[in-house]
Amino acid sequence: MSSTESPSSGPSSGPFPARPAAGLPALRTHNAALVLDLLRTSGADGISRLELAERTGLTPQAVSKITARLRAEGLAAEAGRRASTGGKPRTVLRLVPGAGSAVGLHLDRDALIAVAVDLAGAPLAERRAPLDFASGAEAVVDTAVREVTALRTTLGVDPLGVGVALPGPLDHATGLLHRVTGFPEWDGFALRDVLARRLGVPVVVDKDTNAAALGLALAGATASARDSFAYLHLGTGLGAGLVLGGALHRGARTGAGEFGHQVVQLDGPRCGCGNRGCVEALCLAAVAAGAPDEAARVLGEGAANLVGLLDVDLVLLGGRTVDEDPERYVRGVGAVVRERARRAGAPPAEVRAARGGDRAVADGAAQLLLAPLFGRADAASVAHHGSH
Amino acid sequence: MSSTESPSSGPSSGPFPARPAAGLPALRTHNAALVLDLLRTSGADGISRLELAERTGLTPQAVSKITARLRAEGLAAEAGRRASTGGKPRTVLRLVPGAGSAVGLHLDRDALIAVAVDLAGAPLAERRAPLDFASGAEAVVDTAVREVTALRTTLGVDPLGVGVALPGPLDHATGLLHRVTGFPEWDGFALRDVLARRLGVPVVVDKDTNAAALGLALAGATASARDSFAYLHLGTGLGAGLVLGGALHRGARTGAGEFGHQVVQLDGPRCGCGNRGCVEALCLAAVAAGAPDEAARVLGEGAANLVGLLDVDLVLLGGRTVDEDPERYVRGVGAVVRERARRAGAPPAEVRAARGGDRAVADGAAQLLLAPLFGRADAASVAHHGSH
DNA sequence: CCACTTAAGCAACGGTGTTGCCAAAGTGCA
DNA sequence: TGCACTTTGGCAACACCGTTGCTTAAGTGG
Repeated sequence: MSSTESPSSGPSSGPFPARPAAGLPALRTHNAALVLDLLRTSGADGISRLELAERTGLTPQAVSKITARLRAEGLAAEAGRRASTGGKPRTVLRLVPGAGSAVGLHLDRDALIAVAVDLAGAPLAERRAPLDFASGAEAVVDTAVREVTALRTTLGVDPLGVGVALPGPLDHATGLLHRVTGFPEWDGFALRDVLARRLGVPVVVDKDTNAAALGLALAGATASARDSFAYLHLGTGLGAGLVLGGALHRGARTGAGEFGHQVVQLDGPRCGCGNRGCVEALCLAAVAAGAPDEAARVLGEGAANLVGLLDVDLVLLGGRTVDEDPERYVRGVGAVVRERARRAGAPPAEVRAARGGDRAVADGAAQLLLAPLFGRADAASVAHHGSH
Repeated sequence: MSSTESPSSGPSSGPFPARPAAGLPALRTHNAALVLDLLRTSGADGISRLELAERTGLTPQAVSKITARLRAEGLAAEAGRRASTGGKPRTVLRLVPGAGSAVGLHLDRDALIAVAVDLAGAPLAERRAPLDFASGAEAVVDTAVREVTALRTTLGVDPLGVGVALPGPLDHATGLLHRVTGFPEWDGFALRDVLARRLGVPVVVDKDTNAAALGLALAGATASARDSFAYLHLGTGLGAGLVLGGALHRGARTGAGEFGHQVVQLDGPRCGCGNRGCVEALCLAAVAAGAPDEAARVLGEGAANLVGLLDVDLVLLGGRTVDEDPERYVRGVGAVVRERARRAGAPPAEVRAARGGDRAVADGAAQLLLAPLFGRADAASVAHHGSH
């Protein structure tokens, strides 16, 4: 039983402004997020004030003011100095990872993974439990609440919130589930608000592929500063997460990334969805037939379609099937993508295996809460539930 | 011969900041653009200060200040009053369309269309001329300069700039052309900077499909406030323009929208590009064979792929072939899109014919200059050339 | 030891949207 | 006709943003 009364209301659901106006507070938040993001990506190495100024375009003085605020809030700290270049040496600033944490919850058809991560995205704790979507919403929510609560007690401090990632079609903005494939009784379930009420912390829900892509977008920042890429997930199904211009692209109704049922063979074999010639059907059939190279080729054609349409320059492959033989899929998909790019006269997109293993989705789910801190997403569609 | 010396330099090409920091001027511009956009979309009806405040989220007082500035600059004006609701009646504000103008230039393989439009996008003048890409860059540029200059003299006032739209692959950010299909000598031509130098006004270049999509995004605002849609252009080729989240999606290298060479039939008939089973090849073959319904079906499968991947809720069809029998294509494509959406359990995207006829691209090209005023695009990738 | 260089903070400033208050301009009822 | 009331919109003071000019801190090198 919760001590609060209002069922939960998104921050902006009324006669919404087409595009939001900005005031001084928005400006302040924006620039602080910018600085915080640079602190995050520079990791343990840290970054100096002047470097921050160069990278953001802000005045050194402005950076000083902003970092002073961040230090006062405990989000940043000084950490040594750089070698002098003939004058006063630069002071190195670092993100304080322990200043906050978030929980990521991956609800899969048969298993649950709950993780806690710090501000830097580093793992703090993890729990796993079996799950059965068919047992209904109540049972699944009970399990989720139990695992998250256990995670929170081992954690000691309250997390910023809980990010939940799961397969089916759902609406990120409202937190409602739609017809989760194969489980019609989930249709219309207000997962976000129910969890927010029972857990007493902010909750965000998103598709599993979106969460994974977001996680990769933030984790990979150190390695490749690419701001657009596609994550293709090949497991029991085939889906995609799209990061365009540094932000997750969810589409009008969080439906973006329906990659599996792209038709790549007109009048081809019937797919479970009713279409003919879906990539997913062809791909999974090839895998089942023990022809992974053919599966990779088919996936490659789908990937090349996507690359051409969106002009992303990086494709990341993941999911159980890929993880069994990453090199083969990277090679097979890469070959098709490169060949198609060559024919189009365009520079080829890079194809790589996504890292993260089976924690990738849960880690990404946690980032649903952290990303707004770093200005990587709009903070909308978070269900708050005042509890203190 | 130009009186200026520096060849032209984009405003931000150096060691660029990952994401730009914002200051007070940026804030001011942002909010002014917001207000200006609402003035534009409300057209001749006008809009009151309090309505602007509600729609933007700004305080009425802030709106008063902003509109006062806009009126001082001649961009807005008072235009009558509304009926009273028991108190002082609201004063209606209107955009002053004549306060500025822009030129749009559509360079097609065999023809040139140059248009001048006012701030509201309404046509002011138009010129047409034959063109031949094969005659080389110099000749084409000469023709373009001649027609634009003629347009400017009939116009009387200096336009804000010239937007140029043309088919081939090109880079919007640098203004360089790449290997324009069939005309290798255009590869690497700095069209934007050459035109900016010869015309003495800011110039932007973009793909024809992108320009058309941008034009539709701004023109259609009155009818449907959809902020994401895809424009599919079926003419001598097949291409797409994508508007995602209110902004044109160009991709990493302005390559986005390569829709024609999406493979929808693995190992299908060979396309001119070298792939097998491209939508474009199948579609054009069906058209040539006198089977427009089959062409519409193929196009529909491609469109449904796109809708599923990006979750846009509107598809606009245009181009010479579509314009010959719009209803047939809208019906055929719509049928496939609706059926595929039904199977996926998603609300179907709407399919409509794009308006604008053969002026659509030129009108959209002009919007490349106007859109930044209304906050609809980043003002980057404009080649200025100080001339006064 | 001192001149020089580089980093970072203090203080004043211009300019943003916001708040509190008041004038202007209508309606509606006595 | 007069007066109370409602609603609009501007004026003035304000808090707070990043910026500018200058000073102080903290090093190197001759």
